[in-house]
Amino acid sequence: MNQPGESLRDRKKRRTRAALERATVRLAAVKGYDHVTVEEIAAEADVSVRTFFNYFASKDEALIGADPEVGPRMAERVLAFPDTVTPFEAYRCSVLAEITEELDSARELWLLRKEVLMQRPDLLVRAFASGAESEQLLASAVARRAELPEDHLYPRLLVSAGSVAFRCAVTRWALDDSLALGDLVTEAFDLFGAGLAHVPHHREGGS
Amino acid sequence: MNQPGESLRDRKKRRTRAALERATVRLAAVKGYDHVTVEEIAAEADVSVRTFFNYFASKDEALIGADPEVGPRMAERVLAFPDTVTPFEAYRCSVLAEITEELDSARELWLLRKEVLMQRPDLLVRAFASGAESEQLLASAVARRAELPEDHLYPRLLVSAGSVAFRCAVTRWALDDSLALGDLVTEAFDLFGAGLAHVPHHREGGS
DNA sequence: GAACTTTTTTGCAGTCACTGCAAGTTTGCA
DNA sequence: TGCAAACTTGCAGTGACTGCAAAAAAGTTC
Repeated sequence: MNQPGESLRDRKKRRTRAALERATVRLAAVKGYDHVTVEEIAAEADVSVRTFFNYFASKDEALIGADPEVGPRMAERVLAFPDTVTPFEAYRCSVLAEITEELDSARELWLLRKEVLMQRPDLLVRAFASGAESEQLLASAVARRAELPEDHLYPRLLVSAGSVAFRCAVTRWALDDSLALGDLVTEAFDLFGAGLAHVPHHREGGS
Repeated sequence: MNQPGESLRDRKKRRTRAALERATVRLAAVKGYDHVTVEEIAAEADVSVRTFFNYFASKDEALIGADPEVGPRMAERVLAFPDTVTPFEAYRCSVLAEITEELDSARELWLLRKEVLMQRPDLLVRAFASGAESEQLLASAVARRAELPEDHLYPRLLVSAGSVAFRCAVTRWALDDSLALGDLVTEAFDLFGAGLAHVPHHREGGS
């Protein structure tokens, strides 16, 4: 009775995880991140505190909704592009795909998250720190595509640049969400792609 | 009796801070970061636990030796370069100056830190998160130099890229310290400067 | 050097994140 | 129905971190 890919158990776990994530973000947006206790979060999601920690290693992780599947999924995506695509493009597309997918499936959640991150930008950085092994995984994938040794700087730099692009885009998006997050990320990637050595033109009125 | 720039008090504070930093790094290198308690650190530095927290907001900060003066100092440096220097170069030089200065004055400490960060790369990321206001300050300085509005992506991206360059350089340095840290940072900046769109050549034997 | 102000240190009590362990409960499967 | 594996929970404990108010320096003034 386990064909449809999702057992009762799996569905329940998914729901619990989502409930915890949602509760964390909602409460943090309303009361301020550090005025929210894990106890409250667990209560809102209708589970015990201990269960909260079965799902997330920390409050930070819950806020950002750290998903262990993201890393592997993106690595797979990066490697799936045909060889004619540069590592840079492959990676950029993977990031964008992930973001738009995420945003499509949980836009309201991200709007709340935005509120929180507006008040505490450091949380975004901290949250990305936990994804260290994911970064390692992605860097390996990029290295393979770029035909560079594992320990070369380029893959790490590119992957980290992706994080930065995302982070900065979110920060800017938080100040003014008339721009689409995806566009901001794209713009950031463009700057990284073209090189930071020269200052970009400042288009009045545009971004 | 307060002319020579440093009163007894100032000297003592400096020494205490250094002792705490040193104790944190040393113990972490020996016993592993999370097997070290603040109590032990304080004991080794011969102060109370409460005093530890008067100097550092967290254990993380003590490990990295977060210095509140670095941000302002670098911002000043960035602005001090003549107008003929590009923002990119100004920033790159400021970062390098800071690093070599730091390394010259406390090389052994950094060698110990390396040990710790080798085992827990995420700590470096986390530590940089606390420097969020510093990043803001630096971004403003860069924006001014680049004649871009405060909220443009470029300054934030450049400053964050600097953090990344440093982080990745340290990570790589930790694996093989036959290369000078400064050279690795320079290499990273070069890649960012030239643009990540194209894959760099892989020089056999070289870096 | 005594009296006074300002800074720094300290102890203490308390909150909260997070962990391991040993039940208890639920779900999957035969 | 009955067993095994997966999930949840409570509990006890550790340790980071904070606010507060008193003790101890250090700097200043006469």
